[in-house]
Amino acid sequence: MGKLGELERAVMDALWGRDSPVSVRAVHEALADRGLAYTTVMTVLSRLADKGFVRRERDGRAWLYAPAASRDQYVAELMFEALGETGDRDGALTHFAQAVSAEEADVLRKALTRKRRP
Amino acid sequence: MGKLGELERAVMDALWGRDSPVSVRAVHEALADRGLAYTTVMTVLSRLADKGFVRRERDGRAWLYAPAASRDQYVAELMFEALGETGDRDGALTHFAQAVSAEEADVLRKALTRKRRP
DNA sequence: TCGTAGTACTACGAGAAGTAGTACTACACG
DNA sequence: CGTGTAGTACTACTTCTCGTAGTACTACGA
Repeated sequence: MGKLGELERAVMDALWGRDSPVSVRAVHEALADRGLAYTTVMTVLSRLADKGFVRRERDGRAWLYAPAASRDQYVAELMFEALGETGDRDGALTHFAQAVSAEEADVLRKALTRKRRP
Repeated sequence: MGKLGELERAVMDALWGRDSPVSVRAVHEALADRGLAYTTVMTVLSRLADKGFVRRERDGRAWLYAPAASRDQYVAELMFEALGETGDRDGALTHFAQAVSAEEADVLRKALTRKRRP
């Protein structure tokens, strides 16, 4: 999995905000405040498809785009990539765990508990 | 905090491998297998300093470089950046916790436990 | 005083990402 | 049945970052 640029992320956000595949036009409208050309959005979506971030299916002559992974999956993926940058994963994990907020620590604890007792 | 390129990461690794500030020359030698020009290493270290990844102090006419943060801190930072990409941090954290290996889950649990009882 | 280690500054090429134009296609409607 | 239009595919330009390195200047030590 690669990195996303700023606009690419915005486009992914637009996709993650919907629960069904959307047209280029829909994304273009979702990003209307940026004043982008329609073709710009199309290009970005194409590139995202090339990189495997989105899947697309035909709808007549148009394409409909949907995220290939959930936002959670994507973020977790990024976190694992970060972890992969060190030889000492345990050290980094420990550091991370110590640094999260109390609330987030609770979230982590709960998830970890559920994990052990399925 | 930004991202690091491949060589930049290698240089950081060289720095993290030492516990005291090192000269350009030392880094250059540590990366000898790459056959880089001395000035290349210098440039990279300069850029890392600009980006705030390393600190430097004078040693006569030479500079000595040291990491601005530990590798653990850096990785944890990256993980937080990843988390920052979503509105639903809890969801991402949960997803992450479910996805780590059993061993790493233990590491996390322990760190989280220590966290509550300082 | 002169060689050398070291720095500062500059530069260039490649690749990614932002941005968009142009040319082609196929469907709907008159 | 012809034509406008939505939509696509292809191409292109620009900016930025990173890898890479050369050149010119400086200061210390022998």
